[in-house]
Order: sequence, then C-alpha cells, then structure tokens
Amino acid sequence: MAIDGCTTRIVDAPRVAVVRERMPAAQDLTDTAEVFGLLSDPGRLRLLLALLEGEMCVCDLAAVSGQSESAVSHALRLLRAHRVVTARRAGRMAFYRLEDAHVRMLLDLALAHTEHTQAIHPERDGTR
Amino acid sequence: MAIDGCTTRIVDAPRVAVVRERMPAAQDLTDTAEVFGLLSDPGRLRLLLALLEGEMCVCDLAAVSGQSESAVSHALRLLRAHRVVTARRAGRMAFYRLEDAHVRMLLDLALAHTEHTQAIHPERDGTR
DNA sequence: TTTATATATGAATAGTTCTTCAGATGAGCG
DNA sequence: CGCTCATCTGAAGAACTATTCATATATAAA
Repeated sequence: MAIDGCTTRIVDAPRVAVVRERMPAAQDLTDTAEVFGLLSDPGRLRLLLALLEGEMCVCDLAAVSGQSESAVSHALRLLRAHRVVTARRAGRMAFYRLEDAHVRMLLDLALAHTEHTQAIHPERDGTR
Repeated sequence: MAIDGCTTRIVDAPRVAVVRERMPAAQDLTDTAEVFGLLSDPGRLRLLLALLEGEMCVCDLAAVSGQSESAVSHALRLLRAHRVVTARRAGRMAFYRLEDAHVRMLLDLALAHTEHTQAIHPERDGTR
C-alpha cells in the first residue's frame, strides 16, 4: 500500500501518512539544509562567531580565525551569497557583519550548548 | 603585531585579542560543525523530522523520506554514530528514535523558521 | 600616473560525502 | 534445516566542497 509510486513496504501506514503530510516542502528542506551546511565548517563557524561581537574587516577575520585571507574571502563570499553576512566597504577595506537573525540564533544556541557540555564534562576543559 | 606566529596584518588589535579569547576551543568547534553537518542534508533532515513525532522503523522512514532503504540505513548509521538517534530492535525490524535533545531543539528551531519564512514570503506557499 | 595595499576571483587540486549495487547478517517461519 | 524478509555493510563511482596559488580589481598614496 505505497502512497506514491515507489516500491517501499510500509509497516504503519497511518503514521506514515500523517508524518508525510507534516513534512515541509522540498524547497524549504533544501534551504534549511543549506543553512546548516554553512554552519558545518569550523572555519566559517569561527568567522560567524567572531561577527557575533560586531563587524570586522577581512584581515582581522583572517587573524581571528587562523585562516588565509583568500580562504576567508571565499568563505565570506559564500556567506554573502546566502545573505548571512553583508559587507560595508570603507576605502579599500571591507567590513563584514552578521545579517541573518536566524543564523545568529543558531550560533547562540550552539555556543550555549558547548558551554553546557563543558559544564557536564569538565574533564575536557575549554583551554586551547 | 601578529598575536601568533602567522603573517596576517591586523587592523583592530584589541578587538582581535578579545574575540580570539572568547573563541571556543578547536575541539568544540569541530564538534559543533559536525552536528550542523549532520543537519545539512535534506534526506537526513527528513528522517529526523519524521522522528520528532516518535519512533519509526527503517522501511517506514524510507517511505516517509522518499529514499532507498539502503540510503536510509547509511544515514541512520551516521546519526547513530553521533548519538543523535538510537535503535530498538524488535524481531527483524529496527525502530529508531531521536536521542539528542540538543538536535531536537535545532530541528524545532529550523521548523519554526520555515514557518516564519512562509509567513513573511507567502508567495512561495508550503504545498508540495 | 605609477606604485602599493586590501580584497576578490578563477582554476586546479585534494579531500570529503552521497548514492547505488551487491552481498552479508540475522531473525522468523515452514 | 532451508527459505524469506528486514536491515546492515563495503566498495565504487559520482558529485560536491575546501584550499591554494596566481592573478584581477579597485582604492589610496606618492
């Protein structure tokens, strides 16, 4: 009793029907997955966490995140393309800032979680 | 005036110092990035959203998420390895459930965000 | 106008991740 | 025991992602 054309067997058909109904649209899912994908790289995470404190120029972001300026520029381009950050140009420097409130929330949550985890597992302390 | 050995120039040295100090430990950052990485695939997102409603067997998860059973099994393996889900075996079937409260929160937040986005941009409606 | 500096870009390479297919495992059933 | 069915696994290939190097743009300074 497959719901669509595919050949999967189904054990709990009503559950499957309900869950399918509540599943967000494909486009929303890929969008969401992309946002999470942006956060799935330690380098980009460092950039975004740095920007939580306010805007910063590319070379300082490179220094803070320990990446080459080229790598940072590429990363910022990606983040810019997804409207997660915006650039303000001042002379020949570019200052980036966090633009997306939703991403800011995710970052805060992630930070809170690492702090929480440290509280639970103090055997791995926060020192570099 | 580089803080560590690298050759990056720095514009706002005190800011850089502060932000660097507040940056979480490398291990925490890669852990966090990995969690976000788990959520960065629409297929896995579908599985996890399905499990928000309660446990489900592999074949139903395949049906709900529109993936092959093999793909689902691989995905679940990954999620299991990261303790995001756990399996309960009943006879020859395996029932999976969400195990990680933190991931559950992230999923709720993601869901809330797509709903919110739909409220702002109703021109792309939620219908499949 | 020439030169130096900050950032951006493109192309190439190296590394990672996803999907599929074929077969393995292991439980239940005749 | 031998068969079927649900899930798992490994290997292979395709697709994607990240990093680097070289170069481009554009602003500023000389």
